[in-house]
Amino acid sequence: MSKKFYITTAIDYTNSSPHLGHLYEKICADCIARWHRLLGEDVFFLTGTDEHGQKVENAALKLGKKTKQFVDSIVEEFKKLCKVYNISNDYFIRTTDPQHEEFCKEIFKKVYDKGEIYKGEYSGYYCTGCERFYTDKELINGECPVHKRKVEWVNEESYFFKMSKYQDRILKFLEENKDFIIPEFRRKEIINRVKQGLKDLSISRTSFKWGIPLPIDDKHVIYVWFDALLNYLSALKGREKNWPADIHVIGKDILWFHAVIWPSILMAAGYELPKKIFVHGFINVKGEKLSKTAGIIVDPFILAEKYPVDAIRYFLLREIPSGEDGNFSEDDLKSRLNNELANDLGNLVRRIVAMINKYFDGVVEGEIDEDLIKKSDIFDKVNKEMLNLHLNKALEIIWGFVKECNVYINDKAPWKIGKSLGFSKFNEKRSFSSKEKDKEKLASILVTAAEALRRICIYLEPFIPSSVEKIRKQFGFKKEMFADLDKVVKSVKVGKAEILFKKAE
RNA sequence: AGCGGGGUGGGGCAGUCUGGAGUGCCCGGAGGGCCCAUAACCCUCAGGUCAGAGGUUCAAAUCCUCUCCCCGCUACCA
Repeated sequence: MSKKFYITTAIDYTNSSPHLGHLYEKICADCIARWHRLLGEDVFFLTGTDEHGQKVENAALKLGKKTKQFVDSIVEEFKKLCKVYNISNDYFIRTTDPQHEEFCKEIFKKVYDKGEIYKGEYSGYYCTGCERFYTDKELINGECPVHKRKVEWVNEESYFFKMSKYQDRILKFLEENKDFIIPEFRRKEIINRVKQGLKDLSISRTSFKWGIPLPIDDKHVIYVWFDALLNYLSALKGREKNWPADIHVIGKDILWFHAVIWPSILMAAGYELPKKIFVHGFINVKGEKLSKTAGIIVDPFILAEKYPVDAIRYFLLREIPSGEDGNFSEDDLKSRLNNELANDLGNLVRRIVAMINKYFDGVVEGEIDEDLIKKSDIFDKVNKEMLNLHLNKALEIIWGFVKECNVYINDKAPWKIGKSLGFSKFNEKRSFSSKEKDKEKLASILVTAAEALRRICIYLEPFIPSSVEKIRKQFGFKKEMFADLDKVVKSVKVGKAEILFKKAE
């Protein structure tokens, strides 16, 4: 039985439509998931939506919609996002699924029965404009920093989770598991913060209704994060063997919840902890943070109409250093599309297909030239980068081989041999035997190039799946896995040469 | 303020943990080659006191100290 691999993205909050950041996270997770499938692992890839909480209720209210109706429409957008961008998630969880709600109640009850939850009072400075609490440190002259008005001291009945109790265990876990959080510097940040002490966590709300009622007190709903984090478990109904998660892919803004709160809950509920948290950065546009108020938005759906989906996937995976913030601009996207996808890869495919058609009527058989093929032996290097979640580096190594293929063709200059075989007016007087020899040589070059491409397809599938599909179609290659890398295909039949990537203007 | 990240040829980034010739990637500039191919492909060259200062060392972009400049985060809204 093959090794299981459970990967999740964060579930998206349904108070507004998907943006580039949501997309980036899904593409990263998808690429990793696909890579592990090619390794032959039994992958379960989860994504979904986080639908409760006051913000959602408010967003719906603003549009005059019923909350459920509102989230349903947003959820459709997130599902569409996955579809449009070829995200290979195996399941899509919604926190409004009855199954999830039941599970949350169960866990809440379980933790409550263990004595890890108590009723108390949450008090703090509340700004009615922001509808949130502030700590006294955040206040400026006792006023809300956003609305510049007086805040109220409010007491609210609330249930608390004894998170402070887990401080030492969390700290120990973080210190012992050096690769629990990738990149490493994020782990240090969290450790520093945990050392400053954990407070108990308020995990219920009474000020609004849009949430899961507490199983022990229906005046309260469960705090959204307690609810949301449990999706990673509730989604495994009927396939519990997948736990623990191998990787949670999240953004840097919600690391605290995943690295501290989530493990505490799991400890309290008696579950194993996830193995790894992969924290990606944010995408900036012209150095500015994506922001609706500042009008800096990139709509993934509009983007997908303007550029090939694979170009966008490729760009994000290649351009943005894994784990760090990155920049997005259409100019850079075009540049990668035109230079790397169209010129390096697309043109490589096309020149090979065109020559096989021209010189061999589309069907060629020959000996493999080790000069090139031994350079395709990059699996260990690339796999290491992938397992360390350096997706951009993995892609860079693969691209190095793509370029080697172009160099190979240039060096071998098959067209020169082609001419000697009667594809031009020159060299007509060559003998039959030397012609045969040339033909073998030409065949060998082209078969070798095709074989190299077959391997490139395997490597690139997690990054640009539908383009790989197109290449395979032209060469008649089947879908393959890493185990197929080393087999040697000495004959190939190609179809018509087609443009793989059209350039963008 | 505390914590963290960053300052590397014209632009964008790796490289720094585990010192070893300024090495690498993408774009841009100059020149050449090729003509199979999406005016694509290949080769060569120009260009950097690796933010600044001091220190450790046979040797520092890399380790240590200080300074300057950018940018994040500081938890119960998600």
